[in-house]
Amino acid sequence: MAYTVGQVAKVAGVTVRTLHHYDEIGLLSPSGRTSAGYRRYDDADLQRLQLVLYYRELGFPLEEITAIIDDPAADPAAHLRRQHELLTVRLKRLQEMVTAIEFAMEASKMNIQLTPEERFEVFGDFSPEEHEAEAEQRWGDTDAYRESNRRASRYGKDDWLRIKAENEDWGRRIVALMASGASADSPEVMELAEEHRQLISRWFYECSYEMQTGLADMYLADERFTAYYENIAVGLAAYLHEAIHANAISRA
Amino acid sequence: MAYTVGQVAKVAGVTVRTLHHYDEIGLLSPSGRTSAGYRRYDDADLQRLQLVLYYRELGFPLEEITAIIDDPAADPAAHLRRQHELLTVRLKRLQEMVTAIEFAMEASKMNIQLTPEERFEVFGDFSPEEHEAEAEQRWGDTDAYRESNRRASRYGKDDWLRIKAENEDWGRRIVALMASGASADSPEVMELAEEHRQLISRWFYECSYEMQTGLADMYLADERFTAYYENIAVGLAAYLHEAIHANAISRA
DNA sequence: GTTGACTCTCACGTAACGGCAGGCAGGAGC
DNA sequence: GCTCCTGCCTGCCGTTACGTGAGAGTCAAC
Repeated sequence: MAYTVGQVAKVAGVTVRTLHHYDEIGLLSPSGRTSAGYRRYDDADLQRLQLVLYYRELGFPLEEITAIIDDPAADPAAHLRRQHELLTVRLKRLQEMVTAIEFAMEASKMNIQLTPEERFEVFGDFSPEEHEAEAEQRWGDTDAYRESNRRASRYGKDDWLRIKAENEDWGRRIVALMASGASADSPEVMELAEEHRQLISRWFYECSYEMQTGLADMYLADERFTAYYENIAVGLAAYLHEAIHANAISRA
Repeated sequence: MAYTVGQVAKVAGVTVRTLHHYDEIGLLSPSGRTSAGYRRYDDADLQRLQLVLYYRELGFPLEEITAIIDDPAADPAAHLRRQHELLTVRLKRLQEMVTAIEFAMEASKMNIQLTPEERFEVFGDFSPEEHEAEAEQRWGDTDAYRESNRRASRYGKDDWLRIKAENEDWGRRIVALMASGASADSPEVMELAEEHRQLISRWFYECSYEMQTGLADMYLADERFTAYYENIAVGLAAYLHEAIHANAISRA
């Protein structure tokens, strides 16, 4: 029924130092001490620790946790609501960043130059109406910028060569199929859509069907990506778009 | 073409102190100084800052950012890949936490007691196989635990009364409809499903159709929630489940 | 020539601990 | 009774990425 710091630390998955800290700041003081000064935690202390860890995990600062737990009049539902909002915002932010990274990786793969606005847009710290015009000049198409961008989109030499080879091989095959008149939802073409996905997964990131269809949409929506594929063969962007969607549906 | 700290701070959305700090640690030193010692940033500095902020936003520590930016041999694609993985993990974690909070809020709304395992399961710091048996005892159904839980699920008095009233009113109406033999996908019943969603949105959190169908599934999957509705009227849990799904589909 | 806004360099403060040092405490084995 | 080992104690400094002044110099305007 009574536990030492070490025991508590072990079962709660925290360090002894953390418990010392919580004692120091008065967040969780053990209910007693031995004659030698050893901290003694009882069940009630453990329950309080449970609460503390719960709120901590939810992102509350320790001081606020103290207030929440010690104030019997506080409304826990309000805290949950607030925390739910915070989490939702953070979640949305993260999702945007994941999308932005996927976008950047695709662009990097195809050697497409991102505009500075695109690089910045993921963290919307800017007030566009105030700086838009200036920004154009400031971040504009200087040679230095282009050079830095070129360097930034450079791959490890060996990997790059292999990626390029695989990609071109894949490109030749899908162009051939398109030229042969195979419909975009035919098994052979869908198989190449699947290969496209696996190519991304192998070299860049785990690409789900959902993510791949997102990319396919982007290939049509963003003219630079469209141009990349149209440059390989006229109509390829739309063809690939359809094939990816067909493949995703058939695998679902 | 040359900017002072204040100007850079303003356009980049950071504080002057931050720029000072970046100068101190050598992450971003302005290309020049005026005779009076004022920092002078040029376009190249701004571009470097842009990169810094980009990586910072992606969660890299400043020291690592220095290494990334200063090492021309580094593979930026590898960093992007790594960061994509990190973000994906964080995203998943956040999603779990949001789900856990929604679960907790629903439970709190219905005065359902969460088991300690459920409270803890969102942060999996425990090795269950080692402590499961002990945990049972330690966190078990003591009166103190129940009492603390009761207090933790208490609402602000006025709000609580209104929520309860609205909820019971809604309950009476759906029970009446079910008793009248109205099918779960009839317009009237779906309207009540819609009201259920709005009730949650108004008092707890913005509840999308997707989230509501998730709740509906839980009402059937978790016997404590099932019991809550079956206690109001036999068959209500399944009836509401069907109505919510029907409503969600029709609104999509 | 003076005001007010801006800048400079120390330099300490913050959150939530990590990680030492130096020194007791307590049980096991001899 | 002595030693050994492990665990516990209290300081106290270190960390990250800055915040927040203090005190002093600088710049452009009125």
